[in-house]
Amino acid sequence: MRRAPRANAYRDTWAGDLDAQRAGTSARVAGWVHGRRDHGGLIFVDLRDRSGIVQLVFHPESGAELFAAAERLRAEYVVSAAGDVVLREAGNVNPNLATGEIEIQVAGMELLAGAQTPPFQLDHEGELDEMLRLRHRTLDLRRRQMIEALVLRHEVVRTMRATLAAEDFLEIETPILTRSTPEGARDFLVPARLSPGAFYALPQSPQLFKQLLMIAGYERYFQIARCFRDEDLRADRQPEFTQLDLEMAFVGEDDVIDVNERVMAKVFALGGFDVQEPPYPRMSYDEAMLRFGTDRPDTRFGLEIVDVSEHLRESHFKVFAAALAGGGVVRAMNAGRRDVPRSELDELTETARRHGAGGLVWAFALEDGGWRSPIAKFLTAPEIAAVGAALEARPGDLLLAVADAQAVAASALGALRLELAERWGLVPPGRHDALWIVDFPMFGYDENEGRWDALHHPFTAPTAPGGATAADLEAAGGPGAWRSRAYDLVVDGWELGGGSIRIHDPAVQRMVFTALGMGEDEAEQRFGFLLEALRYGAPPHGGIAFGLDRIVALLAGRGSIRDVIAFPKTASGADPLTGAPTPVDARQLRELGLRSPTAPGQ
RNA sequence: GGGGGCGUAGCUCAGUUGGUUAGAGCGCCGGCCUGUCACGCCGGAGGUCGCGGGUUCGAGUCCCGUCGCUCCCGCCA
Repeated sequence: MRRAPRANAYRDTWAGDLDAQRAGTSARVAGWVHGRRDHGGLIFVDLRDRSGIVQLVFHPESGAELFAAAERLRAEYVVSAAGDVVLREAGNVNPNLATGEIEIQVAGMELLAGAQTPPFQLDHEGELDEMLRLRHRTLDLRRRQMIEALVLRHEVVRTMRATLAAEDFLEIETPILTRSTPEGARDFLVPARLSPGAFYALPQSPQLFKQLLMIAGYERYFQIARCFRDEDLRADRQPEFTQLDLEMAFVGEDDVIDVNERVMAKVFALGGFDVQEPPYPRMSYDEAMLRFGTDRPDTRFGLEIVDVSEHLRESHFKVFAAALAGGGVVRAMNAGRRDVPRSELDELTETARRHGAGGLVWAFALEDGGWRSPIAKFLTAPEIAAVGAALEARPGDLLLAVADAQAVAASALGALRLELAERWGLVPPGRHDALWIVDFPMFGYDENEGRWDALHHPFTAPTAPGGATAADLEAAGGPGAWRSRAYDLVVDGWELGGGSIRIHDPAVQRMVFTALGMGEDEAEQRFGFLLEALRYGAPPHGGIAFGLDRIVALLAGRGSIRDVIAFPKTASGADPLTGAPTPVDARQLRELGLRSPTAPGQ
C-alpha cells in the first residue's frame, strides 16, 4: 500500500515505504525496536512502525556515543533514527523483507522511550493464550497480523462509505441511549439518573430509527452502527458489535439486493476474495433447510441432504416407523467413499445427538446393492435399493441418516455436513460462495413458549399466497401460512447480513403484533411511536444490516471476530485489559437509586 | 443453564505405571563476535505444576471441588 510521506516532528517517512528508489537520499524514521543483532563491532536493528520494518545499521565510525546507545537498545524501545538510505550489497539483500534491498546507515538517533521486556515475543508464530493477548492488547496490537486485520477493517469500512455515498446514501447517526423493546435479545440497560427507576437501553440495532428516517423522507440512509445484545458469546458473537446498517425508500427486494451486491462485490475484492460476480444466486429458506440443514448453507462442498421418508413409509424398522408416524422425517446424506472406523462413526453419532437427534444410522453400500449396517436386517431389499438410489450410493459409500422431527433431522445432518467437511478437508482451497437466502416463513412456532415468533423481526413485511395486503393476509388462514419479504446474504456458511422489505401499512403492522400475541394497548404502548409515524404517510421501504466484524473476519481468514476487533471481550463478557465490568462505589449507585446484590448493607 | 477441551519457567510445549533434584526450544541477563536479518558461540538466572481439599509412605500425574480461558448446545426478534 502506497502512503503519502508523513513528515512530522520525529520522522519524514514510513519505515515500510523505503525501497531501492530512495537509495542515495537521507531518511528519518521513528518506531519500535523489533529486534537487534549485535555483532560486537556492528549492530543491526530492525525498526518497526505501522507500515513495516526497516533495518538500521550502526557502525563504530559513526561515533562512540551513538554506538554505545545502540548497544543499549532492547525490544520495543522507541526511537527516532536518521541516516543515509543505502543499497545493500547483492549478498546482503533480504528477500523476505519488503525493504530488504536497502538499509539506513544511522548517523543520529534519539531514544524516545525505554520498554520493559514484553510478556510474549511480538513475532511469535503459532497460537498465544488469548487471555494473555487481551491483557496486553497494546502489545498484541503491535503484531503484524493484528495490524493487517485492522487495516483491512478500515479499508472495508472506507469502501462501504465511498460506494454508498456514490449511490446517494446519507450517513446519519441514531441514538445509543434509547428505549428498551424486550423482544428478541436481552437489552443492556442504563439507569436514567433524572428519572429514578427508569432505564435507557442500548440499541440492538438502529431498526426503528432507520424506518423513521425513511418515513421522514431521507430515502437512502446508512450507518456504521454499534449494536449491543446481552446474550452469551461465541466465536462470532460479541456483546457489542458493528453493523453496516442501511435502509432505502420506494424499493422492493431487488433494489436492495442490487445495491448491496455492488457494495459487497467491492468489499470482497479488497481481500482478493474470489467470490463469483453478482448477481448472487438465490435459494429459498425451505430449500436451504432441506438440502443443507441450515438457513446459512456452506455450498462450497457437496454432501447434500436428501429426504428419503417416502421410500420408508411402509418400513417396519421401529426407529423409522416411529419418526414417520409422529409427523417426522427420515433424511440422509451420502458421505462418499470413506474408510471410516467404528470409533469415528461413534463420534459422528455424538455430534448428531448433541444437535438433538436420538441417534445416527450409518450404512456402507456393498457391491451387491445391500448394506453393511447395524440396521440392514430391519429393512427390506426394496427399501434399501430405493434409499440407495435416492442417495446415488455406489459400493463403498458411507450413508448417514437421521429419523426425527424435521427441524431436528435438518439440524443434526447440517451439523454433520460441516463436521465431515472439517474432518476430511472437503472445502476446495480458495473457493468462496455467496448466495441470498429468500422466501422465509414469517413466523416460527416456539414450542416452549407456545406462541409464534418472528423469524426475522416483527417489522418485516409478510406476504400470503394471494398478496401482501391486510385483506390477503387475513384470507391466508393464519400467520403460519405467511411468508416474509426477507433476505439473508450467506458466504461460505457465514450469515453476513440480513434484511427485509418492511411493513409500511399500519394495519398490517397491527396484524403482525396481534399474531405475536401483543394486544392493541401493549402494541400502542411499546411501538406507538412507530405506528403513529406509519399513519403520517410511510413510503414502501426496506433495508439490510451486515455484520462488519464477521465480514472482516471472513476476509482476513480468522475464525473469531475477536481477531478483527481492537478491544474485544472474552467469552464471559469481560475485558481483561481494563478489568470491565467492575463493581461501582456506593455513591454512584445511590445517585441512580440502585442497590448492588453483591454489596449488602447499603 | 448444560456439555467438551485446556491450565507446568516470561512465551510455546514435553513430562511414561504415582517414585531421586520437574525438562526442552524461544525469550531474558552477562561475556565474546564487523554483514546479520530465526545471527552465531560460551556462561547464567528463572517454577505456588491455576487455586483449595482429599487418597497415598510419596501427587505435576489419581479423586472431589473451585476459578479462568476456549469451542459447542440452549440463547442470539
